[in-house]
Formats: sequence, C-alpha cells, structure tokens
Amino acid sequence: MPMAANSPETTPNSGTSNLPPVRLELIDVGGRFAQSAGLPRSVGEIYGLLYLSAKPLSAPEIGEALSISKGSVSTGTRQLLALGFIRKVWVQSERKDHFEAVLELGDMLRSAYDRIFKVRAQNAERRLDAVQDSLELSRKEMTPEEHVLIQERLERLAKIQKRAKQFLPLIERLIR
Amino acid sequence: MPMAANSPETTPNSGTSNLPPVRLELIDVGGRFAQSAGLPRSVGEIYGLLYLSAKPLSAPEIGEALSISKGSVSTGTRQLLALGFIRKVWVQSERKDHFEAVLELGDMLRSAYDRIFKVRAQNAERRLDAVQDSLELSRKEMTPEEHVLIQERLERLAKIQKRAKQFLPLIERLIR
DNA sequence: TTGTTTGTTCAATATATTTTGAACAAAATA
DNA sequence: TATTTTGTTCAAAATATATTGAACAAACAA
Repeated sequence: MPMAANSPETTPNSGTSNLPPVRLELIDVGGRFAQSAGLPRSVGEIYGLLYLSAKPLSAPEIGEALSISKGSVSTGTRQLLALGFIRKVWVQSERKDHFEAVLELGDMLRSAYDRIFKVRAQNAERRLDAVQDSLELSRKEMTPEEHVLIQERLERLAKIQKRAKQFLPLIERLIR
Repeated sequence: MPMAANSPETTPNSGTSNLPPVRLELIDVGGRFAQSAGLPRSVGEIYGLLYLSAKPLSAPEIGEALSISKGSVSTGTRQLLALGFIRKVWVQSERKDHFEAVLELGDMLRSAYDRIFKVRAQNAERRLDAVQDSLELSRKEMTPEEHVLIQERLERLAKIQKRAKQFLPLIERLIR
C-alpha cells in the first residue's frame, strides 16, 4: 500500500484524464476509504474527485475523469446525495446536473457513524430478544443443564449489548 | 430479517444437524455479525456454534453441525484463534483438536475494535502526508489558485484526521 | 406535438470473495 | 519402517458484489 504513492500507473485512470497527481491520489484515498466502510470503491472515488475540484462537475465530467460508466455515476451520486456527502448545484446556463462535495466532511462522517451505530444497536437488541424467546419455546426439548447453560450465556450477551447501548450517548456527546 | 426467527427452513443446516432452534438462531446471529464486520459468514457461525456448546467441539463436529467443509473449518478456526475469540483445548483420550469459545466476548470485541481503529488511524495519517507531499511536487504544473484551493482542502482533511486521533485515547478510556 | 438532451433502471457481464475438496504434510501408532 | 489419522493448503467452483451499457423515462426546446 505505501507503493501506491509512487506508482501512478496503478492510480485510477492515469491514461485518459489529465488531472494532477495530487488529485488522482486523493481519488484513490477516497476509493479505499469507501471500501473499508463497506461502500463501492467508485462512490469514494467520486467524492475524492469532487473534494478537490475547484468547480462543480457534471455527471459526464465525473464519468470521464474516473473512466466509469453513466450508470455508475448515476448510482454513485445518488448514494452520496442520500448520505449527504455531496449536493446538487445549479450552474448557470447548463442543463446538466452538477455536483459538489460537502466540505464539512467531519460532521458528515460523525453523523454517518452514529446513524449506523444506532441501527446496529437496535438490530442487535431485537435479535437477542428473539433468541431468548426461542430458548423458552424449546425448553422441553433439552435437558435442564443445557437450558441453564444456554440461559447463562445468552445473559452474558445481553449484558454486553446493554453496556454497548449505554455507551452510545456518551460517545455521541464526546464526539460533537 | 425478523422472519428468520420463525422460519427454520432458512436457518443454516436445519436438515442434517439436530441442534435445538436456539442454537441455530445464535449461529445465524454470529454469521450476520461476522459479515457486518467484514469477515466471512462461516467464521461467525463457528463462533456462534461454540458459544452455546456445553463442551469443546472437534473440527469434524463443527463441519458436520454447520455443513461446511474441512477446509472452511480449518481456515475459520485459524482466524478465530488469531483474533483470540476461541481457543484450542485438550480433551482427554482424544487426538483431534477441540475448540471452545472464549466467553469474555466483550473484552475481545473491545480490543479488536480499537486494534482496527488504531491501524486505520495510522494508515490515514501516512496516506494524507503522502498526498500533501504530492501536492508540493506538482506545484508548478498548476495555477497558483488551484494550488491554494487544494492546499486548503487537504488542510481540512488533516484537521479531521488529527481530531479523530485525539479522540482515540478518550474512547479507549471510556470503553474499558 | 416531435425531436433532442439528460437521467435512471436493470439484465448481463465483470470482478472480488468465499467455499470446497482433493492433494499434500505432519503427527501418531503399530 | 509402513499405515492410519488429523490438519493445512490452494486451485477450481460457487457465490456475492460492483459495473456496464442499452433500453427506457422524464424534462425541455422548438
């Protein structure tokens, strides 16, 4: 990975676009970050491109700069808009949509982070409750020893879950 | 997702194993959790199986219970061992390796979490430095305005990065 | 209205990841 | 030693995910 900094050949699209190396690199940074966050690489690349752009870019411009298809630009920008990472802007005497990066990246990342965190915490809670219900339903089909053992271990999970939930608001306060 | 609780048909391996429904459900919970953490589903399923097991299980037992192959059991247990989520135990008069879940799941999750977090923070820092170097290298190939704009925006990123880094120790203290 | 431009959708394709299982290696037994 | 049992590896198959591009729809112009 440290190699990437010195090997423009591996950087997206070095052949056809004429973006300066800095920008190609930030596109790559964005792409990798998106991947590590479970999003398609192209989504991060679009953000990386827009983040260092002096002016809003149209969909065809984005597609050309990154050599990705119309379709990918369309779905990628839709995702970024939904996440609030970019916005549409109106460019005078242009019919095409134009996009620019929301520069308050820190705020966006924080809110995305705890949105995800909250949803996960909720799901985990619901799911664990269901498992505990299931234990009671199948009580007769197991030995008392097995029942107790499982009950205890599920109880442990529930405790972890509860603690994680309690930390949420603390982390939130800390983070903003 | 709520469906899974009521549809044993979709639960892993309902045909051949005779595990009680609770255990099948926790296997599923583990599988999904692993996926959301970017690990193969089977890894989470193995942990889920072991977590509610009254006794350590051998590789073939795991493979049969989850209907996954020898190879998957081998790589899956290796990953879980490396992460510290399970351990090998010696079972009397048995030649096969046996595995049991480390029950202190909370501790393991916390340490895994901040291990990942630290590595990411480091990578982000190295990477951003490289991008900033790259900006200086290609200074002459751009207009002064472009240079300033990019410089400012990279500066913003560096600030976000620095703040995130500062929070790390706080989060750590909070979490343990 | 018709023709043109712009944007979206989605089936087909390409890519990346996971799983399998046969071949191999290592350890234990006899 | 040879034989059996147990565990690992890795190329090939299966699966999951992302991307493409042609077909469609929606907005606008004339």
